[in-house]
This record gives sequence, C-alpha cells and structure tokens, in this order.
Amino acid sequence: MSGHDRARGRRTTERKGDVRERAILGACEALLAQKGYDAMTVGDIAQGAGITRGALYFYFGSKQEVVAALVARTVEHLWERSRVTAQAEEPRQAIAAAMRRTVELWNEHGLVFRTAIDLSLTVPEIGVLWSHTADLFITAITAVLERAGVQAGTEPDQASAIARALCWMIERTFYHASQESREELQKASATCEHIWLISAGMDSEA
Amino acid sequence: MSGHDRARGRRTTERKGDVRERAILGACEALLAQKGYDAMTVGDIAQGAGITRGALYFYFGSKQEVVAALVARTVEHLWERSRVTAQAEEPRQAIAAAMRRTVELWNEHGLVFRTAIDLSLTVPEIGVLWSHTADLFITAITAVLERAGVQAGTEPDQASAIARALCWMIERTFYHASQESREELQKASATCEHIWLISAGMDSEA
DNA sequence: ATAAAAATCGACGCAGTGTAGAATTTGGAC
DNA sequence: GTCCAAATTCTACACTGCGTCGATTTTTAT
Repeated sequence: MSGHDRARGRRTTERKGDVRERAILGACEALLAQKGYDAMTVGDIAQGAGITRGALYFYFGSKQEVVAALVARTVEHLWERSRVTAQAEEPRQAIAAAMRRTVELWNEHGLVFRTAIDLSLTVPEIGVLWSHTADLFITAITAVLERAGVQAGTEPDQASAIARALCWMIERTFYHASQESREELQKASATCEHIWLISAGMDSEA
Repeated sequence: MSGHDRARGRRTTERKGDVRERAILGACEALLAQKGYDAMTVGDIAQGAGITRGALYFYFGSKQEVVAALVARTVEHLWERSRVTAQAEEPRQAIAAAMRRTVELWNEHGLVFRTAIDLSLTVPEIGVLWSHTADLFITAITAVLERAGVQAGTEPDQASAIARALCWMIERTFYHASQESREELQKASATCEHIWLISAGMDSEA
C-alpha cells in the first residue's frame, strides 16, 4: 500500500485520498461479510465509503481491482508475520507453532482468505497472490518434513509433494471450518496437526 | 433428469425437448471449457444449443440453473459408480482402488467438478450437491480408517475427523492437479494415497 | 494567490439478464 | 386427415449493473 503508484492513482507523501482508499477497502470488507461478493455492487462499495460510483472509479478500475487490493493488503500482513517467525526449532514444536499461528490468521482474516480462494480462478491478480502465499506455506512445511527425516525430493512420497498435499489439506479444512465457528477451526487445526505429525513420521502425543 | 418436473418445464414420457435439454447441458459444458463460467453468457449457451435465449428460458430459469443441472447430471453419475463399488476389502486394497477410481472420475469430469467447487458458495443448489458428494467420500474413508484400526469417533485425532481432512486434501489436490495434466493428477494421487495409508497406520510399501 | 494536480460528480452508452405475449410446431383424439 | 391443446420457439421490452467521459470542485504546492 506504500509506493504502489496505482494506474490512475496518486503519488506518494500521503495525500488525502489515501484515507478514502482505506475507507473503500473497509467498506468492501464489510460488504463481503454482509452480502458476499456476487451480491455486492460497485455502488454499494462507493456508498459504504461515502462517495459516488464515479469517484470510486478514480481509485480502482473495477470491483475486482478493489477486492484484489483488499486481498493484497491482508496477504501482505500475513507475509510479515511469516517472515518474522523464527523457524529453526525442533519439528514437533515447529509444527505446533505453525498451526497456532495459522489458526490466529484465519480467525482474524478468514473472510478475506475465503474470498481470495473463491476468486483465485476469476481474478488473475488474486490467483497470483494466493498461489504465492501457498508456496510460502509449502516451502515451510517441506523444510519441517525434511528436518523430521522425510526424504527430500519431489517424487510422490517425498517431502515436497507431501508438503503440497498437506498445504491444500490445511487450506481447504480451514476454509470450511472458519465458516462455522472458532471451535470448529480449533478442532480442525488439531486434526491437521495430527496428520502432519504422522506424515512427518512421528506419532502425535502431546 | 428423469421425473424432475421442472418449474416451467415439460412432463414425463420423453418429449422432444428432452433432446434440447441435453443439447443445452452439452453446450454449457463445452463453453465452460472454452471461456469459463463468468465469460459464458446465456446467449452463448443458447446459441451453442441451436436455439435462442428466449427458448432456453423455457427449460431453465437462469444460467445458474443450467450449470446446476449439469453438475447434478455429472454427480449422479459419480454416485452410481460409488454405489456399485464393493467396499469390503482389505484396507490397503480398498485405498488403492478408491484412489484409482477417483483419478478416473477426475480425468473424465474434472472440469465439471472444478466448476461445482467454484460455484458451491454462489449457487446453493450446487453447494448441496457437492457437500453431499463430499459426505459420501468422508463416510467411505472413515470406514476404511476404522477397519484399519484407527479409533472411531469425531474427536480431532479419531477416524471421522481425519477422514474429513483427508477428503478435503484429496479434493483440493485433485482440483489443482486436474488443471495441469493427467500426469500431475497421477502423481497427486500417489501422494494422497501415501498420506492416507500413513494416516491409517500403515507404511506405504507397494 | 493562483495554477496545476487531485478528487468528485452526474450522465451516458453498453452488455447481459429475465419476462411477457404472440406465433409456431407437435402429438394425439376423433 | 383435421383439429385442439400442450409444447416449444421467437421477438421485443424493461431493468440492473458496469465502465467511461467531460465538466466541476477541492487540495496542494509554490
């Protein structure tokens, strides 16, 4: 959000319109929660941000661009958190920590994550953001698996492929669970952690 | 597709319009492959089926209904296949057979499956169909896990919860792999089978 | 104070949807 | 075969939402 130099957008130095931009993303997020992506109209977003449709188009070229920006903002926050996490621990600890962090993230941003997943096909820009995010996870999981003794490599029963499958398992399981409740998410997390541990060759005694 | 008695639709006894209905679904499937759901317009479908928009609305109330019918047709085919599959085998065999069958299904109907998944949120009818399908899988996986010695129950580390997570893992992994190539799908299948075996408490030696 | 840049607005044209009613075709009953 | 009712198809219309344009107002920098 800092020096993006959006197509039609403004320059740097914090213009007034930056506030509006944030208001737009905020309204968008609220409306996503209320009516969902399809029902949400550009007019709704503009109204929610206190401007007219015409004005909104000064900031974003389309509804898709608005949502893409919202996803970008959220996902960048996720990347921050991932970067600062020390990852040189004992596997069992690392797995537990990763799952805990993932639960937090989904509790906080589940709505946007689900939206990103839903629109990955439709909106290429979002697809790129999310697949990049998935790659981060896959890389991290791969590292843990290898440190736990799983053979490195991309063959179907080696670390890289297993990590990918585990990543999708977690994504999809959290996608559904986060729609239900925090409790469901917590349980889902425990199940995923269990399977991850088993796949790493360790039984899952706390 | 037999005795549905669609809102505006025809009666039973195989009228001529049944051919049209199939033509419409066929055109819809073709267009989904060509341009995808969003780009595909009702006019396109009608044209593909050799009729006008107005005529199409005699058979289906909306684009969503058309796609829902397509998903229903495909998924019923899947249910057939699932019902006839004898499932009283030794776990290792059962798992291998299930994965083989799943690969076949995704090779044949990957496009419609992916569409169903994408639209599960948007189109309630499709959501129901797909979640019912998932339940079938989860039940089957649960049974295999229990027969392999995993403790029955719905707690996070018991058969039912694990089966759910494995189901989502397979769904998502196949969703992505089936977009790439048959080889990818085959590899993905091997990885999922491996994790399933491990989760069932068996190492995965062929 | 003032001119350039930023921001806002209202109105327009377009594309796609869903509906209505008229017209045509089809399938039997007679 | 012919004639009616149901089935099927078409054309035309009204509506909604999108994205663009040019005119207008507000900020910002000097």
